Amino acid sequence: MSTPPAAASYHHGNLREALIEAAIDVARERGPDGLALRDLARRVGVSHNAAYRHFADRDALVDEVAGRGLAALTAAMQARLAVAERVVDPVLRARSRLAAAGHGYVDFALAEPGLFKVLFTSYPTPPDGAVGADGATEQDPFVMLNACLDDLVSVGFLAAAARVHAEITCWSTVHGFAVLHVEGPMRTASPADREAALVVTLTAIDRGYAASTGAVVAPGELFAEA
Amino acid sequence: MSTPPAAASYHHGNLREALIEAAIDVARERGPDGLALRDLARRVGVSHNAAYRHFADRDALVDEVAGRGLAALTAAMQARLAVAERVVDPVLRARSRLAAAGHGYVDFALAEPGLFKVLFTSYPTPPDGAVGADGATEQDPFVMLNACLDDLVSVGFLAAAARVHAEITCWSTVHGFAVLHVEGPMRTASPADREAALVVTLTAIDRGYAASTGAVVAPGELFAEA
DNA sequence: GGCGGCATGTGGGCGCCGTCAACATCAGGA
DNA sequence: TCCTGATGTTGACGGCGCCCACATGCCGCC
Repeated sequence: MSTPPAAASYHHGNLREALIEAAIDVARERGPDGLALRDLARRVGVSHNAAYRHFADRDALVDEVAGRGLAALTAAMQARLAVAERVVDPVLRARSRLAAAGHGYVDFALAEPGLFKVLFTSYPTPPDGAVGADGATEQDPFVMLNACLDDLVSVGFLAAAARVHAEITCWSTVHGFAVLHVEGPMRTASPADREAALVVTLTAIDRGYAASTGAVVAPGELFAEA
Repeated sequence: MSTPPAAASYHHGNLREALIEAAIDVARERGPDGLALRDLARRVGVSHNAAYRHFADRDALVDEVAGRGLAALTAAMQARLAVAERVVDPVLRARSRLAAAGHGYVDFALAEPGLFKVLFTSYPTPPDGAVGADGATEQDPFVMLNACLDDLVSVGFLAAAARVHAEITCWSTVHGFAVLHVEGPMRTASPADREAALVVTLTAIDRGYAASTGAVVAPGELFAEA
């Protein structure tokens, strides 16, 4: 649909991209288990095995979809972060950014459960992947989270001692929330309950970190401008 | 191996249980995707399709394995809880019990990654499942968690207002930690880092809840007798 | 004691799947 | 111009879940 200028017969012209796009469609509505090379080939109007000219095996295609999913997740987080950026008070802004990052993460998982599941069938190990080929720092959920936490230390809200392994704690909480609600036991919860529980959870993280420096937090201020 | 007194030929005699045991073995070493009815039938020495006399379809078998896995998870949590029970001070005991429950949860996930994954392909929705057929309260990770949290309120460590949705927060954190380390991006972390991060994470939850009542916590006391 | 019914196990088949091997088609450079 | 490499096709193999018809043997009932 996008740009098929070349193809008419034998050689498709843009098969690789066409397969990826079809795969994304399928992944969105059926998740990772619904991805089948033969099915995708059929959808694109090409014979089975054609895909093997562009992907070593099924996993390679799934990895590609996961990559696109990661970009979408990053975008969702950045959208929420942009809003939090407008808070004027530096401390409240830093706190809001952490909450926003988590909120965006869960938003994406609930809005795109299929892609979210695919994403975590082949997620890059975090210590790498944070730096692009040219050495520039890429935007990636893990580096965004770390930036938020470093910020919280800078503004004096999070004690340096409590910074250790805080990425793991935050990521665990938010990821667990997403998994439990997307494919886990909480998948039947109502959207209202879900949102309320998420606010409670993000607030709990905030309050816990406030305690690390004895910072005073007012109830409700974190989600005042949600 | 266990009790095959009957069988020699045509009728196996104990096929259902044999299939489940074989399925558990496979699940432990290959996870849910490694479970195939035909393969299991082959292992048990019976023809394909025989399994259909005991299970409606593949999912039914997986559900059965998930049930056994849930029992094992519950046992792992109870083992840790029993240790925490020995703490004399009531407040510290209640806090230790919550941490122990989480610790047991993660222990199980890391010790039995295959079963853990199977478990969450068909986990019962929590509001149900907490009460057995005879009306007695069953032991179940979710009810254990709720009991721990109620305890924390009783001893005055957790504010009643902060009790709302606290199950979700705690479960999310611990489940996310487990998932990230079992099959997620943190799967390559060293056992030492893992354990250190887990202690930090469980401590963070404790400190956050202490803040809800202004309770004073001493560093290190939670994991003194781990 | 014989017999019939029902639970249990067998064998074959269908349409999926991923993957390998051999062959067909086409575009672009020597 | 032709040939070479990239790309797409056809065919096959084994494995899967599941449906069918058929075989076997245990049980209770007359």
